[in-house]
Amino acid sequence: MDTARRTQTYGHYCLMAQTLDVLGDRWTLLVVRDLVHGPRRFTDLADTLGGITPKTLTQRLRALEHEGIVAADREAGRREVRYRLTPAGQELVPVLEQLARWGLRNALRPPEPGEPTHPEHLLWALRLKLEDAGAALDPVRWLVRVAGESHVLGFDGERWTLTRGETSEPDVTVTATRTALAKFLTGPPSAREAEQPELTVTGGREAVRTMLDTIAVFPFGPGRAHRGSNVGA
Amino acid sequence: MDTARRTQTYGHYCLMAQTLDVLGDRWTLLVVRDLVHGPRRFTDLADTLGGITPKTLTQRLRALEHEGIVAADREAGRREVRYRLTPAGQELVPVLEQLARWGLRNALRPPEPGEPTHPEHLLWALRLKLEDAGAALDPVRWLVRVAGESHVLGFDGERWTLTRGETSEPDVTVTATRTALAKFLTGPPSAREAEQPELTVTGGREAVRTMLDTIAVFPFGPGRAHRGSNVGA
DNA sequence: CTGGATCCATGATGATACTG
DNA sequence: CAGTATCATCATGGATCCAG
Repeated sequence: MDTARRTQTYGHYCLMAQTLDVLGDRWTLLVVRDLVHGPRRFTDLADTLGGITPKTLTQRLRALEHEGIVAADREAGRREVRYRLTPAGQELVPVLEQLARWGLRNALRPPEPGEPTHPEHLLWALRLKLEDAGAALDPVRWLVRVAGESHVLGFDGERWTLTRGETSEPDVTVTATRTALAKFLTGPPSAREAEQPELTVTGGREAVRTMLDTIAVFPFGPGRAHRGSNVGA
Repeated sequence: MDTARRTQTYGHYCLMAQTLDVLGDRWTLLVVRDLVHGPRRFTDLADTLGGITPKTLTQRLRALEHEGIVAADREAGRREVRYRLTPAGQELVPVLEQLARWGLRNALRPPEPGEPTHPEHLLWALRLKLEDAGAALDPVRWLVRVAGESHVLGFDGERWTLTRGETSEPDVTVTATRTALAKFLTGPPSAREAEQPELTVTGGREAVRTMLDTIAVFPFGPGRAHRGSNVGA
């Protein structure tokens, strides 16, 4: 059974249609998105993708492999399969960012009560918003520890970066449960001043103040203007 | 019947998932794409979208209206309905361009024998490629007349633009059938030198030479490097 | 336990015809 | 022209099962 084939094509000779033939299937861009931060195993993906069924995930991964967007590292003797982005896959990052940028301004809504979240997704959105808002300050590193993972959100003097893992001597450390972090980041910025039950913030008073002020633009604060189109209407 | 509702949502609190909840359904971005060049009627859209069924097109348009991306102008006493992009819809242009830019380098394939094309789609891709390739020269206006429509592809000294309609005193005028234009633009640049059966190019020898040299980057010529991501891997 | 495959249910889309 | 109605098909969701 040719499980590596895409399901449908638009069948037009049209750049956008061809692009969406490759990227437009349900779940496809979310799979890419979760591979942006580094290699992932099948079950890791199934976890952060939430409701995807194994069948669909298999199908998307095979299609993405076939398109040269994803590569699977199958080490002999090991049952783990690590999926990662190829260079062509990495080139999708600006596409995801442009989509997310539009979404920040036009599609973002508050979370439903029991709606599942994943720290990595929240922090990725936060990073983009900081970038988009033109937030600039002295270089900083903020360490976020949650659900057994840790992430570092940092500014290097020019750009904001998000990396998995630890860092020595972070300016601020946030330790929280998933739920608490979600509440913290998706709630109104003013509520972040108060003590949170399952969330602790450590670091110098000055550094904490800076962080809270800086992330106050998330999620609904002002961004910078964007270059318009030059296609006539 | 709530035809304005989206069909499914990912049900995650995740920026990308929410964005794709709005934009990710099949046909949705192609509808937006065909509205980028200006208002269109239902049947115009059905035409350039090729295989879409009226039911699906209605559903997409209702959903896009509901999301504030498309507005419908229904003038009293007139049966025509003109769909156009709202400001939020216009903001999707950079998204489409980023997708197409990726597609130019990673998803573009030669046309299948009888695969339908539409001049506007070809010219849109050509414009993007010229922009992407950094093609620069003195300001020009190239008029393309095909299938009862006309389009002007121009360079204003800084950016490339594509507009519908005529222009006075174009530097070059290309008149062709749909098929001939598709063959001309999707074939190898070298083949554009020869006489084409159903395609005529008029204009000064110098100006024609410049056009042919400039569009030689389409579709597979070199582009400029793109800014990388700053998300750690 | 990971990395799937299989079976069935459902809902989205495709094809075609028809109407205010 | 701008859809609606009806039926067919196929992709996806949901659950379970299985091999290494």
